[in-house]
Amino acid sequence: MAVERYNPKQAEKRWQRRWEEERTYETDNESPKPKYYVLEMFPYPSGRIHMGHVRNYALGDVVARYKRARGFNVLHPMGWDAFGMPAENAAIQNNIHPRDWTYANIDAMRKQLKSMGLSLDWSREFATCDVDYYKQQQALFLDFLAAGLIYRRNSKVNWDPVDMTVLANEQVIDGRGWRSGAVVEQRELTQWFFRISDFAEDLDASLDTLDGWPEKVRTMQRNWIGKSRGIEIPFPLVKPQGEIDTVHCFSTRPDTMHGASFIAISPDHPLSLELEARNADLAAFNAECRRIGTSEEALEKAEKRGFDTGLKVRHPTEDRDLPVWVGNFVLMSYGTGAVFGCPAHDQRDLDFARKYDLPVRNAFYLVGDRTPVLDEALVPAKSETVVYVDHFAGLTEMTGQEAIDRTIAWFENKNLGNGITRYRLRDWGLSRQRYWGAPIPVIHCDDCGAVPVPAADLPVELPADVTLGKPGNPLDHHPTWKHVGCPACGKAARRETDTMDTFVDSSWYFARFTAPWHDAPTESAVASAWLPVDQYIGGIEHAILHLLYSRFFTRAMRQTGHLDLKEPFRGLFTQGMVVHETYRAERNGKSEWIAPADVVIEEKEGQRQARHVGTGEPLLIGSIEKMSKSKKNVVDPDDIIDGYGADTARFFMLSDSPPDRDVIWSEAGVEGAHRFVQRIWRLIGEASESLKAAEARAGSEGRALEVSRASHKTVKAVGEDIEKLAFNKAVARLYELVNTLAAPLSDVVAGKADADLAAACKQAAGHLVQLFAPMMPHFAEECWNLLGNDGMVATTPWPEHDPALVIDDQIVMPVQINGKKRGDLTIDRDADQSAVQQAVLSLDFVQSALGGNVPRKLIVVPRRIVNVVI
RNA sequence: GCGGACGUGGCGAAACUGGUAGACGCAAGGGACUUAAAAUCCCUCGGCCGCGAGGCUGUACGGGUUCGAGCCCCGUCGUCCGCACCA
Repeated sequence: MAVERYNPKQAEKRWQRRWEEERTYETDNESPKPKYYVLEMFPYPSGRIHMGHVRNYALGDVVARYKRARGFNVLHPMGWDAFGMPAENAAIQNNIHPRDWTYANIDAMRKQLKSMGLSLDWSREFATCDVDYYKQQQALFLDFLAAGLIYRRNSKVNWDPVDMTVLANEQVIDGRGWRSGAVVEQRELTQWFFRISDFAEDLDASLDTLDGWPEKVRTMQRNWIGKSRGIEIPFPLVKPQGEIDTVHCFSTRPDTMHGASFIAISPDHPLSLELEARNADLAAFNAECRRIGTSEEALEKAEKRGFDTGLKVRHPTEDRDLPVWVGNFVLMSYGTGAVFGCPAHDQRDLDFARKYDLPVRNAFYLVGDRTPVLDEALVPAKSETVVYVDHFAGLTEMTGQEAIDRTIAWFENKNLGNGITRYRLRDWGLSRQRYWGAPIPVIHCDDCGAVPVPAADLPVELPADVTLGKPGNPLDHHPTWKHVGCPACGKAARRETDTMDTFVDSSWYFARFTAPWHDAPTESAVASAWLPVDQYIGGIEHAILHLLYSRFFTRAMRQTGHLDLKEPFRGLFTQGMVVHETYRAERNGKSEWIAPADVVIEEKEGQRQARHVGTGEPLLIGSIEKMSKSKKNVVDPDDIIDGYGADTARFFMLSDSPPDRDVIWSEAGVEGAHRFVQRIWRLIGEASESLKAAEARAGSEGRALEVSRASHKTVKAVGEDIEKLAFNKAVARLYELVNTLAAPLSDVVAGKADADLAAACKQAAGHLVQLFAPMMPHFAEECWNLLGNDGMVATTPWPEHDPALVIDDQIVMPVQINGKKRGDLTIDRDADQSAVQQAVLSLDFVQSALGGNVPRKLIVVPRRIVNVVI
């Protein structure tokens, strides 16, 4: 009987409608089942989903569906990270309101996501630009402010001259704005800050508990927090000329004190500022340093420049003085803004010393090698044993680390300095001079200062009418919005016109999903029961900022009673990118990118050649790169879903490449996935009538038993693979099972199978459908129906494997002679050592290899391998 | 410079805890069916030698440990990622 080809278009629509009608994926907070929270990083509503989204949500949906089938109460929500600059840019370019642009994009993308058939609870959907969401965020702000977790101060800020906004340190990459790429300038502004640095120790220490995170991400966070143990040592000025009489230096290597030959302070160090007022040359030097600042070119040149102040400080342990220099390489933002220079054991200090002719003194030598430092600083690992020159803190022959510990203790003992732990992590500036963000709920009064908006007056809503495109802050330009009475004294006052960094929005959305209808940021008990997110899935690009901010927010929300836990994400998975070949045409002497949709690939004698589909011109096949508009190597998910169906697209995304690696999108690969779908459809379709008549049970002997063994083994293995997110392996096992089932199924169709084999095939076919259901949910429902089942696979419990069927009675053991495989031994699984040995020695090829002799050794690894050593 | 990950066929990749290297897929080649094409099915597919059975060799490179190494140890080379005037 011929079976028509599977038509995903109709089937997928039909099942999506049914799931929606039956609210199959809506989650009940009251369910007694154990909870499981799966979350993919929510998208920015740019207008269309791209293949990266398809991969992200396909991965998460497998987990969600699998856990649901395993009996968990699964929370799998979706929302929109909807504030941000692209909406303002679009507004300026297309003369459309940011709100309208954003919500239209959300509508379009929601429709696309729905066409993927994801098992999402859409009833919990929200966008961060919804008034209700940012109202709750403002409530959080007020609570954080009251708890002292937010403060306001003047600060030098990173100013992006293109986007005309302030950037957090984390948003400055190589001296440029993370979004605009413009060289960042320094400006002085009054800004709101989160006290994230107060949590530095806990954020660092707690990384050790996150064993469900990739080591790589933990390392990146650890580096970012930048904990370092050191000491702060005061160096008294020999002849103070102003108010400052001591320079405090931070050092992680106080054991090298004997090698100190100068002090270097930052141009912005208080002492430098004091001197600058009286010394025009220094003022000029400092101005030059500030001008170059942290821009990329300055970092590249990295030329050490210094200015001798003429001042001297007293060495704390020796009878000598050290000159005080201002150095362009000393950062005010790290440590104390002052360091002692030890040229012998620091390459940067050595370069500086050589340039300005300062002494180079070894504080230690390598064991048995007293060559003094010349052009290369001596910087052995802290674990290496070295010989110290000066024995001031009891330093002799010991490791660097030992010496550091001793020195710190010694300084503390003598009251000459304090051991101190420093972090690179700075407080998080959250003020942005933008319109499309959550307004900061504060009112500035000339008499009362910065007054929080009373909770009852929330939300502070964005005005609908706004003029964008003028430099500066749009809310500040607004004719009326900012003018309000002071909540404290009633006098005329002004609203804060800055809005919050959009990273704030994404720092707690995962908590909001647990009760998005609640008239408070969270329903604390509910949120604490759902959290942490059991499996969070997203791109590695968020390894530092978003995840660190969310970890901070969870702590801050705990402190303010909104949650009761520390770590928001128990399991984290960072997926790889979707990449694609690039194509180029030479036109009028210029090279132009060509979209994959316009390319035909031909293969001739192993050579791949590309042609333009319209003009026929030959094209260059370029490198494989992340899909991007500029290189035109994007494939539109809509086209794929339209052509092959969502299931095929999802299945391809899960096949072949491990999910944490980049996946190369290829037409051939998608077609392969599609062929597999059609093959299953044919096999099940042809056999469906016979299978319906059969009973579903495991076979007891012969081929039926083999079929059952194969299917039960696959059930076990696929479950384990999904638990480990090794979807590519799970897919391979499904292929294997289908390959195994093909012949028995066609025998069933041909009437050549007995009742036992038919029963085993029926059960195996059912297993197969259930196993791929999390990956290809619509197709699975169709097949499930075809097999004569009434309910939906989506609500059917995961199959249990029979332990007896995953173990073979007979096993095949490879037999090696001197470590090289020479044959196999088929033997009872439970055969004991001596039985195996006997069987091995009686094998023909073993006997002929032995030539009548006794083996020197006979190694039997139970159930694995035999090695005969001659 | 510091930190991390990785290196397996033509390609994407498997290989449990040191135990048959290359499962599974893609591409390719050959064949069947067909008036033809599509679709489908069958066979081959790391390299070298051999008619064949089979043998040798092979997981970036050089050593080592082991009955046995893709996996462990030492060294070298290469690729990718993160951080970086961090004291």
